[in-house]
Amino acid sequence: MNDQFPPLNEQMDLIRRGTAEIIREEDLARKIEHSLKTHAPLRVKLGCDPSRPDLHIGHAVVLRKLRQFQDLGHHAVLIIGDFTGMIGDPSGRSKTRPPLTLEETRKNGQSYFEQATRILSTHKIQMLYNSEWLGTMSFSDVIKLGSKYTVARMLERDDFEKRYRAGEPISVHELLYPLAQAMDSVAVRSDVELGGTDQKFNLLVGRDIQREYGQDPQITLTMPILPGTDGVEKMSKSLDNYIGISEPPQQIYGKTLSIPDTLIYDYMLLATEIPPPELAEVKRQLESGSVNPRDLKRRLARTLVTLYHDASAAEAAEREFDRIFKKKDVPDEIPDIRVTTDGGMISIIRMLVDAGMVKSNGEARRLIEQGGVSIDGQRVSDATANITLHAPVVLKAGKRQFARISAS
RNA sequence: GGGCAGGUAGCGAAGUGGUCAAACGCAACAGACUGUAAAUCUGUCGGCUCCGGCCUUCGGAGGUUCGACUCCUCCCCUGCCCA
Repeated sequence: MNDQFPPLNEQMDLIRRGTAEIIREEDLARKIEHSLKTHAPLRVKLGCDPSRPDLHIGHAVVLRKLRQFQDLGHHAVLIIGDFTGMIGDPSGRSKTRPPLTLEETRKNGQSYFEQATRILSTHKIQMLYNSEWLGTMSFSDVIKLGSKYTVARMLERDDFEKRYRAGEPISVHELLYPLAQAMDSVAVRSDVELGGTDQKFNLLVGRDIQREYGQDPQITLTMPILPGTDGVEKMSKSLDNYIGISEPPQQIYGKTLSIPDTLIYDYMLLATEIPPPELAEVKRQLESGSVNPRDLKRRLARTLVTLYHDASAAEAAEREFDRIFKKKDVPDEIPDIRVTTDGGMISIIRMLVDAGMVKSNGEARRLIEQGGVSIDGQRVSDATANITLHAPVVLKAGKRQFARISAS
């Protein structure tokens, strides 16, 4: 990369691709023009939550956008929210998040950075911890900051408003979070802040607070939220509807094929780099029904594996997938688990429990009675069965749990 | 500080002295059908079980009772209204 920036229109086109909203486009154009004139890159900020260090392709939507800014010659500023992480984000109060120690947030931050740079360029990037400036604010600094915003405006935020109306608790410090995030923008003098559409409010507060501190307000650029593989909730690890960017090819491929058809286009648009003309073609195919959606989904799955691994891994994943699910074969690599037997014999229930495939005897019994368990391809329907373990056997529980079991 | 309403399984929500491991809905899981899609149908969905039952649960701790999720006392938590 050099400091040759592409012309304005070219930049705007790329930036606009897949975005939900840019506030405001004219200002962005102005900032880019200024950057062209002064040969100074824009500072593009992205806040990261270090409490969940495993990135999935939902996070990647925004990271990918940030990468595009880098490709255009701009400067990425990653902010690890270690300060907020130490306090513990209260959203979803029932499951009090255990506050992280400084050490943990640093470790997670490092891990975040490593994963993020699978997408981001390691040039033109800067990583900062927000404890650096938030941690040194005094109480009077905080009060001063608080005086710059009103409760009514804070309660405009969608989720606050809903919770307030529903009679659910909102702690005072939660109201401070948007301000803390806004201070990040002030601290790094961001020109643009990226985030999901759910971050819109916070990003906008950043504009207001920057203005209060005499800065040119940042552009806020929001990206659509990628739905999870269930097609209902947003992608998240805790809902287990995610595709992790560090997952093995098999996992990425398989999980992709399990998404509902209605998500194919969104995933292609937001999670891949399939060029716009091809996207349009896919959209047409989906709408007209001229192509079996399954084939488009397979293509999507290959594309995703290629993105995070490579083309040959994608091919291998597809072959393996077909082998397992079309021919109902056993995967290549399955965990080897040793269980203790009683003279070479073990009850099927204990085998399932000991192998960690079910949580309790009752669950094992249920699974067996419902026909979800097989050994070496033979369904086991008798929950009282005893298995002789002379040689290793392949145990299958439910749709996709496999293990090779042998006596220890 | 006062008044009122609440806290039930992952979530939502019934139950108001025994027939309650707790209706119902959602989510989840398994099976059938498929394309590891959707929809649909069937079943399961606290733990243990010699399948007859046994054990641990309804914010927490005590108490009344033959018997409590249901009644009483204290405590904790949440919301609303008043101050």
